[in-house]
Amino acid sequence: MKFSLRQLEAFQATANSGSVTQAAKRLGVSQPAVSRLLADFANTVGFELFERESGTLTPTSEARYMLTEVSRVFESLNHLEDLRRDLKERTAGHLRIACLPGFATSHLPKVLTEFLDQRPGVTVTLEPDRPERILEWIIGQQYDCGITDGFSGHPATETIDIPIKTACILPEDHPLAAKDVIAVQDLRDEKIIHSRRDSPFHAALMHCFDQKGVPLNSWIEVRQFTAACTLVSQGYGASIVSALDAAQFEGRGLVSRPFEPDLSHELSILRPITGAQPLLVLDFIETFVESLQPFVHESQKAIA
Amino acid sequence: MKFSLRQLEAFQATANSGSVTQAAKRLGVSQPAVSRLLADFANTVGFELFERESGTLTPTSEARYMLTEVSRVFESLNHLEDLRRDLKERTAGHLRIACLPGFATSHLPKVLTEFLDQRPGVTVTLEPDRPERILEWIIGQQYDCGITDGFSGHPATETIDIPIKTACILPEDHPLAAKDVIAVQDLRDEKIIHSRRDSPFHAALMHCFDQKGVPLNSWIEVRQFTAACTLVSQGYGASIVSALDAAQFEGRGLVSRPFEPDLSHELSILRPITGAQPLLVLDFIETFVESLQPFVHESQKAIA
DNA sequence: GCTGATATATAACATTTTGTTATATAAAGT
DNA sequence: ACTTTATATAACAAAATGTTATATATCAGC
Repeated sequence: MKFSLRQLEAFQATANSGSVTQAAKRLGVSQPAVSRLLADFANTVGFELFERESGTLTPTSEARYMLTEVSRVFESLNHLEDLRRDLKERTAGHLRIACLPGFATSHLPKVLTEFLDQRPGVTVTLEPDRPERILEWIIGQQYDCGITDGFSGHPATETIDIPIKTACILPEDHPLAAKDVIAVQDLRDEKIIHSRRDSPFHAALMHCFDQKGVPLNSWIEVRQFTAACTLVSQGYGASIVSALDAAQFEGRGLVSRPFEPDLSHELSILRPITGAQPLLVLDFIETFVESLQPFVHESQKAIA
Repeated sequence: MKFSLRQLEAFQATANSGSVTQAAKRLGVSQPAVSRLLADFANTVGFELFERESGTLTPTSEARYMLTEVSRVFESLNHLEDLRRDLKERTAGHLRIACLPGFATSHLPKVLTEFLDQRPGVTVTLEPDRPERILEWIIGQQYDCGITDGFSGHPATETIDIPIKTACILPEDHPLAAKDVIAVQDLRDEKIIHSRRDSPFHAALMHCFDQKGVPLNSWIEVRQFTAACTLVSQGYGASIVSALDAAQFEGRGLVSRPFEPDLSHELSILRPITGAQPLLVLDFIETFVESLQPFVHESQKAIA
């Protein structure tokens, strides 16, 4: 026959208080209840637990040995309960995030530090890489959450698309910096730094220029908006980039102005489709989306 | 609401086997029993524990965290059970023995090593000292068991008296060594090494000599039989000592012969009077008494 | 899509554990 | 001796845990 937790509780409480009656009070039950738990426990362990000594109950030497081990049991149970609470409150766990390199260095760290500040038990793996790899990792469930762009959907992923405002960035000392809004026509004679020709965003940009009959004076093709920002901040050319990236470089050698027409850049947050989502991941995504609010293209907001 | 051990068992078994049905088999109960335990557990912890994934049940990331802690709980329970068994089988615990110096060096170590060999978890404190101190320590319950002699009883101690045979010891090359039995008369011209004049044993010895009208040729008074043995083994005098001590020195420069009349020396095993005796102590005393059998004065054996 | 096999959940009820109150017993203080 | 206090026991109520029977969902193969 195996002993029960309740018996251990009664045993410990009685040993610590030196009396069955006190133990009953401490456990919030009646005295006979404890009395019987102790009797049952003594039966299952096979030797006497207490000796009566002028009023007080003293544990036998055997019982004293058991007591230290019993408290170890309760300690581990308390640890388990603490962990359960932390997991429920989402203050414990591990988060694996894959993202575009641009995010890993600028916006994401800010969001993460605040997120982790409130979750002392949470740890994070942050892996910056190319969009194709990010998708692979999400599908393979190596990561809980992916942040990418120009993403067209995949059946094994749950996606949230967020249209981010775009901005025209110019070197600080550029004459156009005087204008409040930069239109396509303003850029007729500028050398343009732009993203890859096969990217959806570049296609949209081309379309704008075409519509106004303005030739796009292509100068440098970059893979990432951050690269464009760096180039412009060095004083070379102009570019139309995500407002998110532009904000990171504001005041570091470039100025950012609204772009006309009101283009948007699709940011995608991916997660693997699995039955039960780690609650922590949903929590993080919520926080992250929240952090993007200042940059969201309001008129195109399509997602709840 | 608190979770129960049973719920933890069901949780662990299900996670490890990947199926409720398997878990039920492992726990030796019906499948619906496990089903409900899991449901209850999920309710109390407050989040999902498993996700169904093409046939097999996989623990959620939260559940995976809990699992390591859960096994820690069961580990501590197993430790407790092991300890309980060891205590019950008397293979764990601590034994505090106070004894006369003579025992600490000769007979007792032999008994103890055998005793401890069979009890891997048992540790011993062995403290040799004077009889008065031994009694104090037993009364004060600093020690579980005392081995002394010339003891006349004390209300706070439980005592076992054992009459030990005595022997006459002589230097190896002594003429009397030729005899099989040494009688009082044989010692008329010998220099006698004997115990303290105020000891009960010395009184008994004097009585023997008086009865036969033989003068006791007192030469050296020693506190302990072992001291007498050492002196005799160096070739000086003769002595009547406990057969126990004589046996330790046999073949080390002295010979031991039965003494006539058939004197006995009272050995006492003391333990504090407390409600419940550590079972290990009773065990040890039994072993110790057993080890004394070859030296017990049969005709005076009074104790069960 | 249908069908049988398999796994899990639910319902209804039996058993065991744990609680209760009432009361007997034993020890301690006056 | 008498009261107080602590503990044990008995009889029974509530809760936890088990059972069997059965409904429901999922998957493999047709």
